[in-house]
Amino acid sequence: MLLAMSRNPEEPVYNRIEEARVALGLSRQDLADKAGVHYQTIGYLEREEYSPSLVLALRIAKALNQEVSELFSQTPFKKGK
Amino acid sequence: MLLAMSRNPEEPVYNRIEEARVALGLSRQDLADKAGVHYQTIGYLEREEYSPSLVLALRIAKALNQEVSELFSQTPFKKGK
DNA sequence: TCATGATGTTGCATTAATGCTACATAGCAT
DNA sequence: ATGCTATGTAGCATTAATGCAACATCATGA
Repeated sequence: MLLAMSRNPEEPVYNRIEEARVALGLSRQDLADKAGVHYQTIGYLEREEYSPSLVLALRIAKALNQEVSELFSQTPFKKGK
Repeated sequence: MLLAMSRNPEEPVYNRIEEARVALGLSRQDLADKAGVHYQTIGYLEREEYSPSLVLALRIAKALNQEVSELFSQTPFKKGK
């Protein structure tokens, strides 16, 4: 499995989308609808196969009621918050 | 002049990169070096001709010692902070 | 059993973001 | 006048992010 490749190779972006989404009881399709993207895109992001554009990150953060910095990071998240 | 077009048309992203950069006494080239991008890319972003990837937004925020949400927004910034 | 929903996988097409080069302009020193 | 720095503009090439479709798997529930 490939890591999320930004335009700057070897610089993955980690996220807690799935954790936040599940905590709200949302399916990927639900979140995709709220964020206005294809449901597969949520899957790719949760699997960290690529990192989103800033606009998408902003939309997802809003849909999940989180700050961008709470959801996305260049350094891995510790588990369980 | 075109507004920044994300992959979702008609959804610009506003930013305060220039304001924050100038406040630190940095040239675009300086900021570009710190963020690891081409200096023209900073220019495009400051003119809001396009919106950055999330990774780039994170790197710029770090280079400017600001939160992503302080630098980028889907709604226009009020002037002077 | 059958259906349905949620998720994973693969593949293809489109386009925006970025790198890079070259040139122009304006200001500010010297 | 000459040079240097910062910036704007334009064009071209590459690639990652996204949309979308098809199919598979696995639960769960009727």
